[in-house]
Amino acid sequence: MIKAIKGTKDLLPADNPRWRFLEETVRRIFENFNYREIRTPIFEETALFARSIGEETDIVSKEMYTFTDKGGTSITLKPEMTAGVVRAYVEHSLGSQHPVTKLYYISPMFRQERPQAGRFRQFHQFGAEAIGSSSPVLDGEIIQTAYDILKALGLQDLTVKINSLGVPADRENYKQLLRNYLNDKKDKLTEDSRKRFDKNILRIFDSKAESDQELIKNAPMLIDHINDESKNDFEVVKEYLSKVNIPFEVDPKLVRGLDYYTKTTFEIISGKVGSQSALCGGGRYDLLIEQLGGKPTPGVGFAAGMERILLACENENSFTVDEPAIDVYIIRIDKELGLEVSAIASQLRRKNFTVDYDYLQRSVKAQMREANKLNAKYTLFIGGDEYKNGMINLKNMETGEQTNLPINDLSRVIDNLKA
RNA sequence: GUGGGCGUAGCUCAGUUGGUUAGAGCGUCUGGUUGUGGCCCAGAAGGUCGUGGGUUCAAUUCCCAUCGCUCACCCCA
Repeated sequence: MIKAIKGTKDLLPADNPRWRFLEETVRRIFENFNYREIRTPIFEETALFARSIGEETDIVSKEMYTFTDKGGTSITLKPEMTAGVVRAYVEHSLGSQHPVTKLYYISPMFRQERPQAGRFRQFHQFGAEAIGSSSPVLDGEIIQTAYDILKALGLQDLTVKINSLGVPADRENYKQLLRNYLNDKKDKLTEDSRKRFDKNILRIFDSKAESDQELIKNAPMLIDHINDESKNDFEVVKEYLSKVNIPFEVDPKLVRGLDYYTKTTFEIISGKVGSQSALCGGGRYDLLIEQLGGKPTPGVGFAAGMERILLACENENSFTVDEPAIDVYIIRIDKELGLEVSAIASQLRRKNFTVDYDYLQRSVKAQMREANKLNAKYTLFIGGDEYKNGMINLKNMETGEQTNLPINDLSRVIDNLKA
């Protein structure tokens, strides 16, 4: 039997009401903040991701779905959205229409990793990018959209973590400080962290090993070595969050993995989703657009993992959706009625009612059981003496009340349904 | 890439110190009289016991391999 590819999932009819609720919430809140939707292709030239996310990152170096198409171009299924959005922003000169462009998206992403709780090979993110202003107010606003969406979904167990990475020069100076600090402790680090020491020393802060955490406990922190502008901006972000009643923690150890971040970074984590606890993450990327061939333009954004969010919602039982129900189930009493049932169903469907009926010539009892399973609000009995006399019978499934109505005047049936 | 756990009916799971026709609950279907649901009752369908090999008179059970799922590490949403 052929099964879905590892790390991919079918979203079955029973799953989709929850997904739709999530998507509707996302759209509503982004649009309240005047973000407009952007959809970019599912794949891009590989070079786009290599140049933006960074060659040395795990995403680019080992997690991308990359193949060569028949024209010999290296293509990659998008592992994240910022690169594609920025590419589209530059390609279509969106910045020439409004000085600040606020975009949101909902889209599948692809990364070839080992799946685990809250991690998939095809997964879905929503997110936003606000391009064209370096104002830290936008950093705050971006964090607020993410937070407000999670809150609107009913989530409680949330922690907002923020940090500032400063400008690239700050980071380079700081890395040297950290190397000096850790140099004589290097052999006490775990093997993974010794690799980080050489490759990307900041990531030692991400280590989950207690021994590593102990070693870096008293290390110098990047937040203490950023320039004045970054410091001031960070203060504004904190003020903004306080003004809009978003509780947050400054986490100097929050160093995010993608190369393009500058200044503000943030994450919102849940205590309810297992080890992969980040529901969303993002930050400012003031140099990325220039790097991708645009005019120097600052930007800030985030991405949120929808599977993780829904997992958190399930585990917190944070919202419920209505059970699916239909308006009318038509019961065929006589088997020889032919297409009469279909004709009546058709009239009601064209009046915008949700209508279904039996296709298997089953007994009235079986049809009623089906109507009940479908949560039909009404059943319509067609056949027998009534039908010969031009009448049909409408039954309210909740009250059990039944009414005879003339078949050639379906508008009366419709009036009854609307009542 | 590394490590742990688990693979028995559509789903959730029993079971076997190796021994006849492999079970339950839920779900599905049919029925409980002439044309009416939910509750209840009766019956039925549905299983290569993940796959391949080995040990044995005999394997769902023991051993090996393999595939799949899952959780964790790495990293990230």
